[in-house]
Amino acid sequence: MSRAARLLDLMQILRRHRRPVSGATLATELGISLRTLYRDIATLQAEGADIEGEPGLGYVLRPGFLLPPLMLSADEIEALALGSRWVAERSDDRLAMAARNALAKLSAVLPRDVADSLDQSGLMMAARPDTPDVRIDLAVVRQAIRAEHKLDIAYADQAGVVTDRTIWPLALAFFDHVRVIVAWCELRGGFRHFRADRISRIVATSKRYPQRRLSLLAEWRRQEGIDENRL
Amino acid sequence: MSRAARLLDLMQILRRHRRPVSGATLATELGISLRTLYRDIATLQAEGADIEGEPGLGYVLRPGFLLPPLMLSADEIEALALGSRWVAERSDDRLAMAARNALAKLSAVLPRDVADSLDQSGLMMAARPDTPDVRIDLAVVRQAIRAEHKLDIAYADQAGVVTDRTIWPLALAFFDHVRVIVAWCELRGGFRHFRADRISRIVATSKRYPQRRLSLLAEWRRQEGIDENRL
DNA sequence: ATCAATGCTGACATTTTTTGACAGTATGAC
DNA sequence: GTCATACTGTCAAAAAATGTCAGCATTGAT
Repeated sequence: MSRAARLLDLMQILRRHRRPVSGATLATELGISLRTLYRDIATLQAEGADIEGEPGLGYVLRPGFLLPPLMLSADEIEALALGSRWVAERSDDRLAMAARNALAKLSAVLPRDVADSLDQSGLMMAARPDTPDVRIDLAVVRQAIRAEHKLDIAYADQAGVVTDRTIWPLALAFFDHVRVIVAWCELRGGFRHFRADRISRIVATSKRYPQRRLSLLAEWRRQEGIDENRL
Repeated sequence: MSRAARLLDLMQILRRHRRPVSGATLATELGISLRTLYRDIATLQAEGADIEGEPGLGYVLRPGFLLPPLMLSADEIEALALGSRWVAERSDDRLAMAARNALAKLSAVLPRDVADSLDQSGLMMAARPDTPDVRIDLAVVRQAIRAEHKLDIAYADQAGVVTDRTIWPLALAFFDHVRVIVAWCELRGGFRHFRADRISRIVATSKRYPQRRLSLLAEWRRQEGIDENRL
């Protein structure tokens, strides 16, 4: 059996057992050595499988590696399909691909007839209007937002004056024509909004910023007077 | 990338495409040679994946493969969250509610940390811009599209002249500021586009229109020269 | 009938990965 | 401490994966 096949088997075995299983048991069941089993577990974990191993006990798979079956109403399906179409048309390539992938995954866990209506939904999104060129990779921004990492950017203000800044990115806001990064700016010592099309250079740092994103965002909302109750 | 990871990727790519995809395309996307792709396909088929290859066409994955898709990635979660926010801000109340409900259902089947990032995603949608008032209930239109039912409407054209028409609604298209119903118009005997804000009265009938929506839509696309390959 | 696009197979040298064996360390329960 | 277990490092042998090349087969279009 090829290793790839064995890894799938291992997943199945782990899904079967609710109690911890010892590595030795798994190794025997798969017909491999204990050392190889440890390597297989490590590989699955690297793929994102939530396998927990405790010395003296064994392994358990915490749910969440595979997507469970799901049921959605017709309206809900259409809402997701339409939203994803917006993302596919109006955001950057990478997020567009993610939207397609998400729908494909969902459609695989929905009952057949419901899944079909994902494709066939009668809600269409107009093609993207002209938007200023964004020269930076927004995936870097999204990643930094998730990780609460600082970013170094070169930003041209309205007058065209370029400054180098270190910012703490809090959110990425989508308007009809522009995308704006909401951030704390170290240079100015305050919240600032940066249009993505005016950023000429961006460098991800691995430095975490010293406060929690959600509380900074709440503070920003307070200052801007923005209603909390967004979806 | 390890082979095991690549095989999962391949499954996902196949899930994403509903039309046949050529082996060459898949190989390029995965960064491997065509020969290796054929081997990968063979491996997946040996595992039980229902992949069909037709000479001259390409590959399609028939649904129902036992291996459910992997959990949604961070990007996919953000894409869904952002898309749903768009729907919540920019569509009508009922669809907005459906978007929220869909996210809630998803949230319920996702592991805790992933579910949290649905809410806390740093992607925000700007509030709805000024749009002409839509006086009709778009839920009626969506329902008619799904059921392939005729609608009776009172429509004011650009000059303000109101006509009563019976239409076969095919799709509802979302532009930045207006929503347009794509339909076959019985009065004119052709495809017409109706801005939702110019419809003053709408009545759902329970009469089914005499052709299939998807084939009418394909014909409309052909006439309008619209690319088939929208999400 | 021909052609182009595509699926599919075999062979083989090369490269990469996988594997088991052995020797350790670490951790938590008792 | 002892035990059961998880984990890691190293290394050489074995196995698998890979790309290239050379071909055949099937389908649909012209």
